[in-house]
Amino acid sequence: MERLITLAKVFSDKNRLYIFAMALRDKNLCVCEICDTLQLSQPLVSRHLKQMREAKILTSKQSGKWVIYSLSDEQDPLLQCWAQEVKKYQDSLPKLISCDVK
Amino acid sequence: MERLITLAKVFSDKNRLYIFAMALRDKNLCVCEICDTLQLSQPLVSRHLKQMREAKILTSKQSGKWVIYSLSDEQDPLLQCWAQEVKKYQDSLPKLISCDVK
DNA sequence: ATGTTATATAACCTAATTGTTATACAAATC
DNA sequence: GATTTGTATAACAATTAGGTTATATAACAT
Repeated sequence: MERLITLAKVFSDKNRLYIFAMALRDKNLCVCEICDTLQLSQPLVSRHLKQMREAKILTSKQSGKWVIYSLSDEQDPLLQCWAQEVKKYQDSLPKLISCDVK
Repeated sequence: MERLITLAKVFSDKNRLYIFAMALRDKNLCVCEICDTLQLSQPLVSRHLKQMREAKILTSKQSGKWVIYSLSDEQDPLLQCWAQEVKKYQDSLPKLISCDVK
């Protein structure tokens, strides 16, 4: 049951839901894009991302000086279900503010 | 998105997940049955139940001096999905300690 | 009416969570 | 190698959440 609790905890925060929604829509995200798009401080985003990595919702890879986050390939049925639900709200997501260089 | 957050918050606690699992399995529960079965204090259970009522996961009706809790008829897709997942853990649920009188 | 049983609420304490600011680290550029 | 840029971590304050004990309420029984 731990897995269920972990997922519920991740999704019990608005900002993490937004980050999840962004990952569903925009596929590959660097941290600063998330900060800029959602207007959140970098350390806050960084901590949310850590939590989502640990829950195996996202994975990250270094790319030059950027760290790119994307959906993990985890095929958890509950995760799929959340993905479906969250997608319904993508219209209300602010459009991606991409970082120049990448 | 508020609905999603509300559901996630409810399911982010082990005891509430257990209560949900009990409601899925045992259909009609009085508060003292939940307390006895899960070995939780009555005020604690009462507060969890309140939260689950407010989230429209459970409904309650008075029946004599008991209050009977059961699943709401809410047809939320996310709720259905949680139900499916939680059912997988019903083997590990303690068996119901029913109250005598009812 | 009084007492009893089942549930709800209040007040309180502690632990966990969110957000902030300051700092560390790591890759890239000069 | 010093500086800049992107990200992570640490330390802290404020808020929220879980659990306890004590008390209130509501239905029933005597």
